[in-house]
Amino acid sequence: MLINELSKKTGISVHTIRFYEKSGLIEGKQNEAIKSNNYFHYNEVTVDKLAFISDAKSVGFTIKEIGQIIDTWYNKKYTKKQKLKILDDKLTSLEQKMKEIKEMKKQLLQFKDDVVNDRC
Amino acid sequence: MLINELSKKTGISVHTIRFYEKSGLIEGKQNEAIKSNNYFHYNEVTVDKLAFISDAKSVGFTIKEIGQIIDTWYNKKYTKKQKLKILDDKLTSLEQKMKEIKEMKKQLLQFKDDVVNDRC
DNA sequence: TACAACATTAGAGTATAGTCTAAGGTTGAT
DNA sequence: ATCAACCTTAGACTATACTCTAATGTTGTA
Repeated sequence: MLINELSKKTGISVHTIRFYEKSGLIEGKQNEAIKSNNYFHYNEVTVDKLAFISDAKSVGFTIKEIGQIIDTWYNKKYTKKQKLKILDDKLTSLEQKMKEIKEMKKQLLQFKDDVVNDRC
Repeated sequence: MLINELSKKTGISVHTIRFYEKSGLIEGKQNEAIKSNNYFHYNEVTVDKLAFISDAKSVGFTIKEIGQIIDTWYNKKYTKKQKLKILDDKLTSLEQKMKEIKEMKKQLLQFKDDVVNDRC
């Protein structure tokens, strides 16, 4: 599919998809047989990657980190050991985030309690 | 205390503290009695606020959101009802973040499993 | 009194993550 | 052939959150 269709399918703007492509997160490929244009074609793998990118962004991973995770999956440049290390690091950081969120939740509930009981 | 001491106490750089002050998150006050300088003085409330800011940043709240929460606590500009609304909104967004993190954790564990079993 | 170590403001510079515009070329339906 | 709706690249612009520099003034100790 071309970029417009990819955009509609994923809900991510054409501009942002291009930005992700420049950032190395995804890649389309040009059809060598067609010489009249240089349109890029994207496949279902790209759709999956973009869905993952959206999810990963919402938990606070940076483009760089997301690129690393995607490479863990789709790229041959890492050894098995390196891949597991990257994934374990990310899992650890998720645990950390979770802890912080729970702490913040406690604090906000305390704030609420203070508001309800006119202590502020 | 002056800004340097505040910085040492909180581990936040003087520059960043000034940035937070310009952003309206904290405020020092000048001593009217001393006319020879215009140094700003900070109290323990500011120390608490800065600790909160650090925590809130690490769960992904923006400066704007953090300002809102701080105002809920220290500012008279909101009614009780408005304060509770703000806090409930933030609590809801924390629940959302929590859900997303759990989902991402599942995905990364799946990735790991795929790596371990040579499926990628 | 010299001077290091503080303080101030204004504004410039950086990194991240988009978001948009311009200028041009291609495709497909009428 | 025309025209809307696509496609491309290059680069400018924006928002957020810092981070740093410059210029200048103050404080406190030797």
